[in-house]
Amino acid sequence: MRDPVHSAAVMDYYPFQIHRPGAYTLSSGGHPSLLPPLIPRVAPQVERLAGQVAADGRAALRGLQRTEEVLDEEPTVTLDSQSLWSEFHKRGTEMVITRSGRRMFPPFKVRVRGLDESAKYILLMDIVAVDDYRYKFHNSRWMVAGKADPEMPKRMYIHPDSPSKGEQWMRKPVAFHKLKLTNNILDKHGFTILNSMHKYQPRFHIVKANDIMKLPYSTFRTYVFSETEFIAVTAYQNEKITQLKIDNNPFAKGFRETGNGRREKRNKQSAVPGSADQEGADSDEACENPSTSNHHHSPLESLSSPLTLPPPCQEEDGESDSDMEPPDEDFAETRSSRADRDCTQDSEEMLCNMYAETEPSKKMLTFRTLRDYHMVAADAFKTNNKYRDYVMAQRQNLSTFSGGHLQTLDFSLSQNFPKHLQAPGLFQPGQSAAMPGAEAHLSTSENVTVPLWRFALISIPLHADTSCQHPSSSHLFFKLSSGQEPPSLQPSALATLQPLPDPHLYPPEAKASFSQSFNEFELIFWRVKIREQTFGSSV
Amino acid sequence: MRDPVHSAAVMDYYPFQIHRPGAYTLSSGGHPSLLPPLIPRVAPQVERLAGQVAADGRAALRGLQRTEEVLDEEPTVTLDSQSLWSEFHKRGTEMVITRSGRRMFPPFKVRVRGLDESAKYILLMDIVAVDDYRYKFHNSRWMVAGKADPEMPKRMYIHPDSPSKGEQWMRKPVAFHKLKLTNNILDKHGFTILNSMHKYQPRFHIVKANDIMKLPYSTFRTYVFSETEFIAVTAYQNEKITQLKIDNNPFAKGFRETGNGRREKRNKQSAVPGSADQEGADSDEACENPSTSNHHHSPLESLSSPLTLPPPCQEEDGESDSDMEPPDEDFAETRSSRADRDCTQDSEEMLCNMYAETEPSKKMLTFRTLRDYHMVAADAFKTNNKYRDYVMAQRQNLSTFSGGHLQTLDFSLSQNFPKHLQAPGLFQPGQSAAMPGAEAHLSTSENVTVPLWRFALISIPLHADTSCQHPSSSHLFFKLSSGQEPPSLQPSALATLQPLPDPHLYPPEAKASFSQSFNEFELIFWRVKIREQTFGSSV
DNA sequence: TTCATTCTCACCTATGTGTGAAAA
DNA sequence: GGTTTTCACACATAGGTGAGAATG
Repeated sequence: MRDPVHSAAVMDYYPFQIHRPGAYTLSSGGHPSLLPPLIPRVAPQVERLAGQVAADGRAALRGLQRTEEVLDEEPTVTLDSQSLWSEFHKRGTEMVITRSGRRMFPPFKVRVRGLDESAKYILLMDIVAVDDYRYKFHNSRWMVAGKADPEMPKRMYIHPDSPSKGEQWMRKPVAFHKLKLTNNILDKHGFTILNSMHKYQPRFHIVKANDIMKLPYSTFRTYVFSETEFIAVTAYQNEKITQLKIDNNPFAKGFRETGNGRREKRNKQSAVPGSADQEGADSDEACENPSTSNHHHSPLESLSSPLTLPPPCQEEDGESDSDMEPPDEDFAETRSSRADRDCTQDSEEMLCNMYAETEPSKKMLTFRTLRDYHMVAADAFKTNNKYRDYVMAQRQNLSTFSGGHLQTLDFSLSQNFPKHLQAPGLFQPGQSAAMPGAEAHLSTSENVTVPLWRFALISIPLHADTSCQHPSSSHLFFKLSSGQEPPSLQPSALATLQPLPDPHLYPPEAKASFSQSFNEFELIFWRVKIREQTFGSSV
Repeated sequence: MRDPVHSAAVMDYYPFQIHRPGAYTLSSGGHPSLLPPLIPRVAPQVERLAGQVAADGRAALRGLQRTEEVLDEEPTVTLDSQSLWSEFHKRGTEMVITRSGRRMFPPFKVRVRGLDESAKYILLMDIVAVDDYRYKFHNSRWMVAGKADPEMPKRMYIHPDSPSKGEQWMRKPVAFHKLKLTNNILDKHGFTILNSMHKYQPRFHIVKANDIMKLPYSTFRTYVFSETEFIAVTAYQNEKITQLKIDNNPFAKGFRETGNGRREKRNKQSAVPGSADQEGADSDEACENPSTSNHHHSPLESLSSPLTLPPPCQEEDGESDSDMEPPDEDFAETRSSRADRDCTQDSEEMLCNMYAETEPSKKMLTFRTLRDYHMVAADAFKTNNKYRDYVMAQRQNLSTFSGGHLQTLDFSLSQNFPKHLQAPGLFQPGQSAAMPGAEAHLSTSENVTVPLWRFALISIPLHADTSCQHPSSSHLFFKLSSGQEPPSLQPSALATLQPLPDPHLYPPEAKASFSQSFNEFELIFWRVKIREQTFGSSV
């Protein structure tokens, strides 16, 4: 049995090129590769060793050569408690999401090296959808259960110590335990909103910037540790995951076995209704000492995971995946085998190749600017009913700009902004009457009364960290130029925003228009009706 | 009964002038005044209303006029939970100090107004000795019990949200609950080290600066709320203070009365040995509802406090202060009456006058620079055995510069530095053999072997706030120019300091030399013996 | 039914209180 | 003797766990 190889694959991000074949090649193969579906458009450039001080099996990669020098002073990031993460990953990590917000376990914590000691950095984390599937746990297996539900806008969590000097970041592991997961689309804490039964990938970002306001203009170095991938759940599905959590999370100590035997309650749960299939495989030994199992892993298999490579079957039950296959404790093995068989989609296939030829554990993307970053990250920024609810939830604390001294912003570069951000469909002109409180579904093939609006831009910090009492946990209000439609903002516009004297000046009848997510702020446009105008569309 | 009048007395600080009579006068009197002994050299300049939104009795001051305009954009600071503070103050506030660190109660929390919304500020707090006395609680009274013990260097606690915009500071009260008090001179948490049975005064500072490194060059606006004065104790002395703490601190809820009657334990303690005098005054009603007592306060009396005006008697028991005087629950009353009688020292007398004519609650000092600030604050920076222990305690984490590239600092202005900082007596040339590990008391009238040293300057952040995981909680190491004696540093020298590559290069035989306290750092000089030289002094 | 979600609960960690006996 | 300090302790706050019943 062989440990998975964990080293960093450092890649440059070229937002407007899918492939850059020939320019930079991997020493062991030379194929350009793709990252998973929702982390697309990545071309490999350079690759370096990650855990130079790590003592695990990654030394096997030392012989790899590079055709290109690494970028100057490329920071090195290693995942803390990697072995624990791998334990979970082998079984298919689950993270509970609750209405009130839940921490991740294992905690997402990284060690950073190679920073400029005296330069200031902002460290961030976010969580993005891995694929476009919805999953279900059936017969002790994760299976695809249809197309993904629309994603809520994902918040970029800024580590509360940001900005700090490289020296300080490198002094001790950087923990993100204050990032909380929720399924509450009305959340007002700034938690990360996830869809239950969907697959996600945490990411870590390093930005060399001495001020949070400079984030939009800065280069993002993004690190992905594939063993931190997980499926969000409202209740644990895989009993082995539950056991791992209980055994390792200090807060769950109360559920550990009493005395020498097994805990009563946990055994009881495993005898719960459902299709009590193959409970024999769930022996104490297998669960308690997974590393002593006799399964053999091929190098490729050990590099894959049940979460990394979803099966192509999107039907509820219509796949040949044998229900009789024993519910192996090492889920990753069987899943990756299936992937080898069934992986037909391009990106997944290329991903398999990349995994076979390089190191899957850590991938780094470097974004030249926030704009580039959004080219990749904005996939989660979709227009849907949930999103509308989300926007309206934000409204509870807000009112809207009633007039006064308006200010013009520079939108000259807004065409460079991703389409998702420029005009979420919900708030397109013809649908402006479909605001909450109005009709839920308004066809565009009718006469439409379109109000004319003035717009106020309201900025909500993306992470409201009250435990550290950071003043930025409240809302900021900005005034924005008037216009008929909320314009698309680009990062440079942030610099020209001016705070309003008193947010309470906004009248309650103001309505949220649409929203954009920047690194620091969730920008929400509010509009105040000036007058109405009727357009005859088709009727 | 009349509420104490609490408004802000805003004063300019002129470090080199005791009085500036005539230039600015108080509208209600016109006498220049002094602050308490260890906050000296203050001339009143302007005075303004503090709580413009407050609804208490301070409206009585609205009619006061000023002969001088307030400084442009002078921030206004009001103390949070002021009535609770006053409850304690009337009885003589005590704060427990423990080895592991103890919070203050009531919590020191202020509301700030009048800041520039978009400018960045650093908010700080420190605690300074009020006088040069040591106290004891005898016959239910605080009495002077001799001269004060030497003070440890006081740390300037930087609010962890610093720097933040004025807008953010003004949004909600600024709490300093993470500042902890200790009597452990070896403390390595960065807590404030106090002497038990000594009197202290918390202070609040506003500095307009966008970077902590700019603190040394910035103007300090300092606010003093006299009702936050307290005596540090290792165990509560005044039972009424204990009761107030229990009744108001949520964490002490377990000690509140059970059911309808009085708590058993507390009554038991009040029947403890000692001089169980006049326990009748300790009736349930009087203790539980102090505000309903029938005592009448003269305006002057209610403005004074037992802690503000120490009795002049410095003998253990040799004063005429009648032990038969009833241990009134309203201690402040009797104490201030005594002060009126006995206050003979100039500063105290003038203080009494000032209290009679202006508002005692809030005093503000404005320091033009950190250097000026130290002219006032450095009184706590004394040379003594405790201090030596303290310095050596710091050494546990340190070693010393062994050579290499030395760097010259600019000491051209060091004569402007307060004497306390320039050469603490312990480390004067003739006493250099009296380092820890050598003789404790070395007379200067002997032959002395004086080592020649090289100096390394080591910088220790003053607040190590680990709860927020701020990276600055570790030590920083700087190299310093060599020399025979540790030079006195001035703020501008900080800018030229360069971090050393590895603190562990310092040899263990290095010795702490002396220390300076800046706003951000505790600077500790370490020396490495180069060679020795013997001086014949007088023998 | 089956699956997914929500909620209360006991049981943890972690930390802030004064007590009261013992020690210094 | 008197005074001051220390420590284990019970009891708070605050919040992080999964269990399991109830709900949809």
